[in-house]
Amino acid sequence: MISARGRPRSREIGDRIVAATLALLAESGYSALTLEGIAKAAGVARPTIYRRWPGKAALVADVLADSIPPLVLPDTGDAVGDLMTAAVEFIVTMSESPYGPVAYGLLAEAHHDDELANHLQRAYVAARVVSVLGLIERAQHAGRLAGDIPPDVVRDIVFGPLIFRWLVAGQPMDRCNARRLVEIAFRAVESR
Amino acid sequence: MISARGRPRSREIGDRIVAATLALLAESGYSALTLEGIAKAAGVARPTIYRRWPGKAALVADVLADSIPPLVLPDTGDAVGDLMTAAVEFIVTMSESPYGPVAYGLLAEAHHDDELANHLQRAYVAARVVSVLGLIERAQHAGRLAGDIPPDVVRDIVFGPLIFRWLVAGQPMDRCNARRLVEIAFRAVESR
Amino acid sequence: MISARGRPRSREIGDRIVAATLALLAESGYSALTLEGIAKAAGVARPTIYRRWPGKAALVADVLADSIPPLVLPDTGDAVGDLMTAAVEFIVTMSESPYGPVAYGLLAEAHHDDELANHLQRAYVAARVVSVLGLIERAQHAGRLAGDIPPDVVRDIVFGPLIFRWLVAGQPMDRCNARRLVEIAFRAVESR
Amino acid sequence: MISARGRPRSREIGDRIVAATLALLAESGYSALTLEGIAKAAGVARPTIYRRWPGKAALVADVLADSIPPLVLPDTGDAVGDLMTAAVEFIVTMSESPYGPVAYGLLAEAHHDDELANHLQRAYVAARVVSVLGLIERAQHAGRLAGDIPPDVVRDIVFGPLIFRWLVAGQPMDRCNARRLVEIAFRAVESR
DNA sequence: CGTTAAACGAGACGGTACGTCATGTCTTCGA
DNA sequence: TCGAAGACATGACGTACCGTCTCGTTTAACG
Repeated sequence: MISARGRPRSREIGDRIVAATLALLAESGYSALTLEGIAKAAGVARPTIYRRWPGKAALVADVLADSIPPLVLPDTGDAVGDLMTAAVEFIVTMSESPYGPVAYGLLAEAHHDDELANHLQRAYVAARVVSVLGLIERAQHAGRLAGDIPPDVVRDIVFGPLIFRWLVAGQPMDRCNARRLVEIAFRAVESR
Repeated sequence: MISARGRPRSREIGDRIVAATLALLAESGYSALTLEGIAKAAGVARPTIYRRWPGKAALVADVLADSIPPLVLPDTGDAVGDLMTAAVEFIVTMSESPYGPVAYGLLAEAHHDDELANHLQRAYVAARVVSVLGLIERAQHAGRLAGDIPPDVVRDIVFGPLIFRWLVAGQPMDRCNARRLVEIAFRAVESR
Repeated sequence: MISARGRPRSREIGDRIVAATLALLAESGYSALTLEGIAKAAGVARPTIYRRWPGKAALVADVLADSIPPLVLPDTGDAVGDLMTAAVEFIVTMSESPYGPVAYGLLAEAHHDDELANHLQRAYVAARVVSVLGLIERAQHAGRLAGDIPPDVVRDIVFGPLIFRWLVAGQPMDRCNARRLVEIAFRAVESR
Repeated sequence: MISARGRPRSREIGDRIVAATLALLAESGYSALTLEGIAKAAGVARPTIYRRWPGKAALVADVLADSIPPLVLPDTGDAVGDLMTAAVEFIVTMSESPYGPVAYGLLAEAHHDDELANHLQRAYVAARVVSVLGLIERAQHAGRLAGDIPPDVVRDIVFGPLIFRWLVAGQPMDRCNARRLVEIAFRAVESR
């Protein structure tokens, strides 16, 4: 077993780094983010950050995973209602959070950076995707969703328009708009 | 009339810059892109680039606008079929092109950079969005799409899932997968 | 004979270049001087300057030669008095002119730049040195200066301390201080 | 006492910068000198130089102060002889060194650049001037020099002609010529 | 309770790129 | 042909971060 010799890492310092990263990220976005700036804002030496993360992308990936709230998956028994609520809450949270665009910027970068892609996949995407697929399957078993559509396609149909409207079309997503969009999207996957 | 005084800019040099930018972009993505590198690859001096574009973001925005093919909008008389074809061709082109992720990375950055946002809006988004809305309206008038759904919502329903599946879920979009997804999405907006 | 074909050079433009050079030289010195700045200040295009002078050093050498007043050599019959007056007037003029230090900076540079050295020698130094040597010889013939000291040594003895005090020691040279210094220096070369 | 925090500066690197500066200075003079070139020659990154000196002028001022030998002030008991020797050795050293003209170029520039003036004054001039004034005073007390001439004037009388002959008149100063010139200059300040 | 090994701050260092400026040459147009 | 205007390759400027590396100091856990 590995005995933890020497001075252990201070949890508080890690927290300060994360907090500073979030603050700067919200202020000016990913590409303007600097480890130098984070270090200064956190009152920490630069090598201390490198001791914990291999670089900017990994740091941000972790920070986002910690800070962007996971999908809230209610469980009222009404699987379809739960799914709609989850989708609406998801996009509202995203669009209110300063970190949403950052996450999507990273996803785009990830297409050119395998290491980053893995990091994101592991720390961020996985947790959110798996859980929603479970919910979708429950809704299908309850007979409320067309059973011949694979769960991941349902996911795309439900979440895709929301993301698109917010990220690409640049329209604000309040709870009301989001719900209307979700309701229309749902028509595609309802059993009939 | 304004007489063009002084030595005129060489068109060929501009072309070389654009070509080099595209090549490097495809190779290693936006964040690894360097004006220094572009200049070297184009056999051009760095100040020559700055004379034409104010910076990396603006250059890339222009280059993408020039290089990513605009929406192909067929006109066979079958407005719904045309819309589906346009959507499928769009996502296939995107996912085959090395520049797709770059464009979406920029869209995300634009949320923190108003200047970039304007550039992109003007040079890239506008042309693509307006034309597809016209097509959607024609389909609605033809009675094939539900008339009570605003055209921009139709756009989100049709394009959103494609983008999501490709960019977020990271799944390859061949013509066949794309068509299936579009067909399902269309159920949400068909008149019934 | 050379027939002057094409549009003749404008004398006025040359004058404007010289004037602008002098002004900028006085303001900020030689090393901060730019052809770009001169062109702008003179309302002239840069290539127009290059058509007349090969570069900054040559331009400045010419300008100084034109602008720093030549040695004033009075001729009252009293050769020794004339020499003293000439020396005093010389250093006072130098130290009051903004161009004095520039000239000495160039002299120093000339030790590493033969072309500049020739330019300066021809345009600036020669005229001043030769005339004073003549004056010294007259004083020697009049029996007022020791005859066994070569004229150029007399020149060094008389002018050297003035230059040194002003340039190296950085002391202001008003007419009164200068005269005192000259009088003492003269003791070295007077006949006794 | 101030504890030296952080990684200490490497003495060896500083030495390499100074050496490279000297070499390039001797080769091509001050105005052709480039921090870029120094960095390359020293095998050092450019920012490393800026960490130690604010710019080219300051670097060169320091380098000269370190490298141009200070006045050698012999002390044989014969104050006048010592002064003459010091003057001769000084100008011979200067005229043999490649850095002499550089120093005088800087002195001229300093008239337009207060910061440089201070640097030079502090690092270069001060040490040399003060010591020679002491020697002059001793010679005056020994009754060998006219007591009614301020020491700084004696300095100007003795050193001025040497500098002038070498820098302005451009004549080589071997030990023999220098001594002859000094002997004549001394006549001006000897007690009689 | 002292050892000891790692964490930590500070900051130097070789790099790389930035965005700007000036150079000297060139092309184009109008006078 | 001159002159203005300005493009262009070149190359240096001074600055900002990068990721790595010494340092001296602090802090626990272990022996």
